[in-house]
Amino acid sequence: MGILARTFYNRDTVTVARELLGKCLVHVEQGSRRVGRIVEVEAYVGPHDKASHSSKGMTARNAPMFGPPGIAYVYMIYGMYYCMNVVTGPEGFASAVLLRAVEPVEGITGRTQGPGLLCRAMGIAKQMNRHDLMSDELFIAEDRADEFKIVKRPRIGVDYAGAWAKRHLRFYIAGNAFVSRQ
DNA sequence: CTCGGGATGCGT
DNA sequence: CGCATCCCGAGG
Repeated sequence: MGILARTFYNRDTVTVARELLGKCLVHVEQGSRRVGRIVEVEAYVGPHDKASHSSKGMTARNAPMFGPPGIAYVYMIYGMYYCMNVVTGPEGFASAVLLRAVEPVEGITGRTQGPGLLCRAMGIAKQMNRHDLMSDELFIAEDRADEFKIVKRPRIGVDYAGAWAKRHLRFYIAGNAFVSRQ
């Protein structure tokens, strides 16, 4: 499998988000491998994005977003779920792509639609925060290069973000059964 | 230190 | 719509 290089992530966040669709998220742990094909993402495009955790500057929680491209930003939400992002753009420019849903490919039990369920099913929790996606424990790789249409919609759960809540920064594979809230 | 709320998901 | 459940970030 071809692991995506850091140069892949060191680009415009929307471009990275769209190109992550159809790629495979891989988590290897104690010899077992879990693979999911990414079917739904959201772009959090920078500190000017009012829906982004980085919009109020660097804090203990969002510090990974300010780090180099190609690392994971994993945080706990509502006391019971984790959400995984991949950090994009140049180091210091706090932007990321939230992984919202994958289609099970290998070693996955449980549901994978929605960022919280995705992390649960893939075994991704706090231990993966700041983890480098150039590693062989957690990475994203090329899959088959099939054709699909990309749907653009407003992001989920960011109504507090004013005009930014209306921007079409959620992307998913049209018609895919594992997309959340379709 | 307290306190309010959240890039969720599930049941009613 | 309510709620589980907890960490974070703001404010005193």
